[in-house]
Amino acid sequence: MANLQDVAQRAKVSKTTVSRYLNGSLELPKRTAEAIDTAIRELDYVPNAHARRLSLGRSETIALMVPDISTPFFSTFVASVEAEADRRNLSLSLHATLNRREREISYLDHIRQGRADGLIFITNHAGDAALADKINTAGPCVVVDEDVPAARVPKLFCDNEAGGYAAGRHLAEIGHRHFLFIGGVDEMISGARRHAGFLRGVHEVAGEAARVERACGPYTFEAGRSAARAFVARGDTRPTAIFATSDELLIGLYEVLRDSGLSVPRDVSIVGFDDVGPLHLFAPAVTAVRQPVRELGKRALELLLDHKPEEDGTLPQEELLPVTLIERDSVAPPIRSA
Amino acid sequence: MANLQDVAQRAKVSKTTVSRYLNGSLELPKRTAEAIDTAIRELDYVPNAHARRLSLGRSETIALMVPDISTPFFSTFVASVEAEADRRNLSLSLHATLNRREREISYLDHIRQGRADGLIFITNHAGDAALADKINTAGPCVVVDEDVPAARVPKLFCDNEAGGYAAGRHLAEIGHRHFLFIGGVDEMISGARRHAGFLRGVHEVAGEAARVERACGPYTFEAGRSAARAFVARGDTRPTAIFATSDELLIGLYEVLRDSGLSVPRDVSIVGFDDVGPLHLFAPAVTAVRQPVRELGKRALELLLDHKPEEDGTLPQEELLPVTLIERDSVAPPIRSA
DNA sequence: CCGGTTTACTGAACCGGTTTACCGACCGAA
DNA sequence: TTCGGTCGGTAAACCGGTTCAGTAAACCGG
Repeated sequence: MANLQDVAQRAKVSKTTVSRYLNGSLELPKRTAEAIDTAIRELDYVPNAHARRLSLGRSETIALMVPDISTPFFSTFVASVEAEADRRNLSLSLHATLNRREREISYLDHIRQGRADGLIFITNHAGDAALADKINTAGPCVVVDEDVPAARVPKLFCDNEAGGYAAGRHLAEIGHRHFLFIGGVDEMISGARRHAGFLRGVHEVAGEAARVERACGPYTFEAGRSAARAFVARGDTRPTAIFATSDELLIGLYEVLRDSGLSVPRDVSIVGFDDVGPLHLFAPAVTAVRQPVRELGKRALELLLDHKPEEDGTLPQEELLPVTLIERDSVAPPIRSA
Repeated sequence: MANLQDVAQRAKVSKTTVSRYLNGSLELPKRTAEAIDTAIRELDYVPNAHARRLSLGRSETIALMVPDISTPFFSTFVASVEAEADRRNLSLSLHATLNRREREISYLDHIRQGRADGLIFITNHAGDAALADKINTAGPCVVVDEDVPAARVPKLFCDNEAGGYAAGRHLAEIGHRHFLFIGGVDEMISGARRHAGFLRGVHEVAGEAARVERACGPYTFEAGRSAARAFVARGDTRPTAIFATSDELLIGLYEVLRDSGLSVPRDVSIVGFDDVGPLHLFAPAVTAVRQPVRELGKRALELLLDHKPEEDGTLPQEELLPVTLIERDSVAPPIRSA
C-alpha cells in the first residue's frame, strides 16, 4: 500500500508538503495541489490511521461500556451514542462488562492505553472505591444511568425520583393503598431514588394509610420472575399494585403472572419503568415510566466532549433528564381491599 | 506518561529487552525480570496501543456494520459478536449504516485505513456492484444475514428457505389455504428464500388449492403497519393466515390488528420470523420461526478470523445456520372459508 | 588453552504519519 | 543596492512501540 512518502515522490514534493496540504495547514498553488491530488488518486493512497493516531496522540475513538448490549434499554442507548459519535466523526468502541468488576477495570485500562479518547461508562452494580479510583485516573469519562459515588466525573441520570413519584401518585390516585415495589438495592441510586420518589408520591396522595413493600434485586428477568412467584404465593395478603422498576423485571413479572391465572389489571395493577421494549403490545399494554434513552445517549457524548476537566476544585455537575408516565391498560382501581 | 524507554532505563536494560520480555519472545533470569517488573510498577507503565498497532500493522480491532443497532435482532447479534471478540481479546468498533449506501462505502474505507483488521458486514438492502467491489477490496470481510451477491467473501445466513418452509407447512397443515406473505423484495435473498420456502411448504401440503399473496417491503414497523392496513381494508376477501417475516413487520402488524377489532388467531392466524423480541408476551403469544442470532454472531467472527483468503480460485463458502419453528398461540384453524 | 555453544542481552532500523523550525527565491520599496 | 516580507516549500525530529541482526561474556568439552 502507498504511503505519504510515495505520494510525495510521485508529486515531486516532500512528505511535509503533502501532509500539510491534506490537513489544510498549507495553501498551495493550483499546479502543485493538482499534482498531489493526481498522485493520491493514481496510487490509491489512504492515510494510515495508526500512524496518524500515534503522531497525534489521540484515537478519534470513544469507548462505551455497558453491562449488556442486547437489552432494549442499552441497545437503544448504544444506538444513540453511535449516532452522535458518527456525527462528530468519531469511532465507537463497544464493550459489554456483564456487570463484572474485573472486566470494568480491565476495560478502563484500555483508555489509558490510548485506545479511546474518552469513555461513557454504565454499570449496574453499586460501585466500589477501587472502581471509582480507576475512573478518576483513566482520563475523560462520564458516568451514566447509575452512579459510581466516589467518581469525580460528570454524571448523567434520568430523573429517577420524579419517575418513582409519578408512578406512586398514579397508583395511589386510582385507589391503591398496598403496593409492591420491585427492584433496586439501596446502594444504587436508581433504586434508591425510584423508591424514595415512589414513597413520596404514594404518601402524598394516600397519607399514612399506604403500605409499600419492597422486593430488592437486580434488574433482571429472573429477579422479576422470582419476585412475582413470591407475590403469587401470598394469596390474599397480596398488595394490589406493583411497580416493576425495569423492563426486564416487568417481563419476568408478566411471564409468571400470565401463568398464574392472576389477571392484570383486575387482580393487580402494574406500572413499569424504562418503556423501551414494545410494552404497548403486551397483554395488557403496560403503563410505564418512560426513560428518555435516546436523549441520554446524545447528551452523554456531549458531556464527555464538552466537559473541561475541573477548572476549579468543584465537582463536575450531575445532570438529570426528565421522564414521562405513559398510561396504558395495566392499571385499574383495586377490587379486593387488601 | 512513562514509555518503554523510561522502563528500560530504570531497569537498566534496553528497550528491546523490555519489549521482548513483555511479549514473551525472550526468557530472562529472575533478577532481570524482577527489575523490569518493578520498573513497570513504579512508573505505572501502560504500553501505548497506537505505537504497538503501527508497529505491528494491525489494530486488534474488528469492525461491525449493521443497519441499525437498536432493534432486538441486531442488538442481540452485536452482543454475541462482542462476546466472541472479547474472548479473543479483540476490540469491537461499531457502526450503524442506517441502510445507506454512502455510509456503508465510507465505513468500508475505515478498514483500509487500518482502523480494523476485519469487518462483519450486514446490510438490509439489495447490494449493488460498487458496494460489492468495495467489499472485495476492503480486506478481510464476511457478509452476514443478507447477501451482497457479487461479493467474493465468506457468507453466513440463517436457513431462510427452511424457515419459510416450516411456516408454510405449519399453516397449511392446520387447514389454511389462503395466505399473505409479508416482507422482503426478491432482490434480497432473505425475502426470496423465505418466500420460496413458504411456497414449497404450503404447496407440499395443500397442493394447487393454495393461494399465496405477497406484500413486499422492507423489514420495518411501518411496512408491517401498512401491509396490515391493506389487509384489514379488504374485508371478506382476506387471506386467513399471515406470515410476517420479521419481528418489526410483526409488531407493526399486531399494532394495526389490535386496533382493527380483528382477533388473532380467530380471524387470522399469524406466524412471525426472527423471534428475538419478547414475542411470547404479546397478546396472543406469537408463533414464529426463530433465528439462531447468537450463533450467527459467534460464527460470523469465527469465519472472519479463520478464513484464509481463497487458496485456489474457488468462491468462499456460504454457510447456513438452522432455524426452529416455535409454536405459541397465534395460529388456529381458519373459520371463514376464504 | 582453544573453539564452539549458550546466555543475556542490545543498536538501530522501521512502521507512517505530524510538526517545528527554517530556507531560498523573488518582489517591491527605500 | 539592500532590506524586509511573502511565497512555496523542506529537513529532520518525534510519537512509542517491534524486530532483525548482532555482540560480549560466560561456559564447557577436549
